[in-house]
Amino acid sequence: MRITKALADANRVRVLLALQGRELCVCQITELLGLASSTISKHLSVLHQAGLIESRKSERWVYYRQPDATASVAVREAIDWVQKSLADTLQANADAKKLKNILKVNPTALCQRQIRR
Amino acid sequence: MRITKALADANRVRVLLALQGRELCVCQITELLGLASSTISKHLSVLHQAGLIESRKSERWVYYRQPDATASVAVREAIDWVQKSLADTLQANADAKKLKNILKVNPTALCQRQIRR
DNA sequence: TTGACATTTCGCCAAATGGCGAATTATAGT
DNA sequence: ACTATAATTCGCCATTTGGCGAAATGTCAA
Repeated sequence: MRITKALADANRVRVLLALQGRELCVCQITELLGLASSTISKHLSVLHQAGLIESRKSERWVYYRQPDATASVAVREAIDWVQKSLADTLQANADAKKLKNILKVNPTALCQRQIRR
Repeated sequence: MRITKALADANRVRVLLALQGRELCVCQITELLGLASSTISKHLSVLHQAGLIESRKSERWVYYRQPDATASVAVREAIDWVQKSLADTLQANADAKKLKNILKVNPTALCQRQIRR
């Protein structure tokens, strides 16, 4: 149930879709979703507690990624389902496009840009 | 997202698990979950709008069942995931046991039993 | 057509959820 | 050490959600 509850929010699903095939630091996810970083942090915590994402700390940043192959079957299948079923929606496509631009900027510059708003 | 939101409630998941391999009328589901029938009705409506269950009216009762093969891939896979991943939990096992007893009673007697409380 | 009854809809309340900004923590550079 | 800054935690508020009982709806039987 922790998994299904985690998947019940559109913004959390957006995160899972964005993490397909790459890891992202919190400031990149924040930029993508356009929410307060405290809100992002809460969402990431919910996803993490459900086992749907893993994190890695490096230098000043925390990177999130999909769980590795040791994750439970339930988790892996849930992620597969989300990425297969919800990948081709208006929101997901817009996010994919926006993410492309975010990835062009290096994270340092990106985080500082957020401060200035 | 309508699917994931529908799956985010434990009582609705209990319904999906109970509908594995059989159809049930509302009074049987009400008996199983032990909630007010208005509450059950609302839950069934959420599941129905997500495409996760179908209904059939017969005589005085409404029967709910899993969707047939014409349902979308997303729906079918979501149901498969739930039934595979959540079937072996404390709650699900207790429900399976309780459901056995409910199925022994014929629906008419069951509904009337509910009235008397 | 009237009455009985299964289900749904409506109106309400309490609890849970998602959002923000401020305060806190942890890390890096000077 | 001090400052800057990435991320999280905390406290708060608005909205949503799940629950109930009462009223409405739809069906069947007398």
